[in-house]
Amino acid sequence: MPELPEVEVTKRGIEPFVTGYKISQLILRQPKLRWPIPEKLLMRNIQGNTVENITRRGKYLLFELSTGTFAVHLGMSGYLRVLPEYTKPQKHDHIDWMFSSGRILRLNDARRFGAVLWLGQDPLAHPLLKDLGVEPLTKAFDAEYLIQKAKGRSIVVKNFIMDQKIVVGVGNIYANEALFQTNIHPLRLASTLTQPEWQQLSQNIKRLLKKAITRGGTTLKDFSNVDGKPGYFSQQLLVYGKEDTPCPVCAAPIQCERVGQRSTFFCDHCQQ
DNA sequence: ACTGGATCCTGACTGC
DNA sequence: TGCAGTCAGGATCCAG
Repeated sequence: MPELPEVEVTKRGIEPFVTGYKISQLILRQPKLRWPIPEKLLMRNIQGNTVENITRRGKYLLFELSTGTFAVHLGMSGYLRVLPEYTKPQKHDHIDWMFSSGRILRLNDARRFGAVLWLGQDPLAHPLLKDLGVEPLTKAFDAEYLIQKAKGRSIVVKNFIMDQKIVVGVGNIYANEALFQTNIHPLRLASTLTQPEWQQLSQNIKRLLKKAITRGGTTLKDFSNVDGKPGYFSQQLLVYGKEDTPCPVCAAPIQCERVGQRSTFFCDHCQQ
């Protein structure tokens, strides 16, 4: 589920209930996520300590304590909610961070592709974070950077912009949408894009991500919704999931192909 | 060093 | 209604 906007919206949604509050207890029901949760390490370093800050790096949420930082990655199906004390856990509610305020931060992840990691004192030096690419919403993400990174490579542009070592946070949906908006065919080799094309593509990615964050921001209250998942986004998608429907620009049917084992939607008339 | 394919897991959906 | 098959918004690991 979560690409960068959903992670950012989660961060903003839980922040008021988490930052400045002490974690009194950690409850672990399912230690087997993508990697086994380091239970003892987490217990020792988390319990009794206050969350000083929450930040985001790519799709990782970083919780800073005086003892170090732990990270949560939501994988494909994970989500966090803030719930009242004594709320009964439901299926796939794997971890509770109990706060001395009485609230619970709870992780649910049906597919268990998510992760909870202890990163210690230097979180960005962790093997899983140290090689991450630029943040798409910063100035560093521009045409010149992309040209440099694509030089000499034979990867198709869609896989290139989904590579977290190039740029973080762009998942399958936003990759499809951004390429459509830029009239670039997903199977083009990244090394063949021109400076103006990279310029437009990077700008469109920024715009899409920002818009999705803004939209998600209107449903923040849902992070303390006991019944279901957070509402995230009511996003309007132009091509993702629209196989055989008319292209919103030229009315040709939208195509779907597997690219890098991911469904890839495009208009082969508009996108060259 | 790069690239593509297999892989972890459960749930939702489709078609018979 | 049941059952098998397919697919899912991530990203690492491994072989070539």
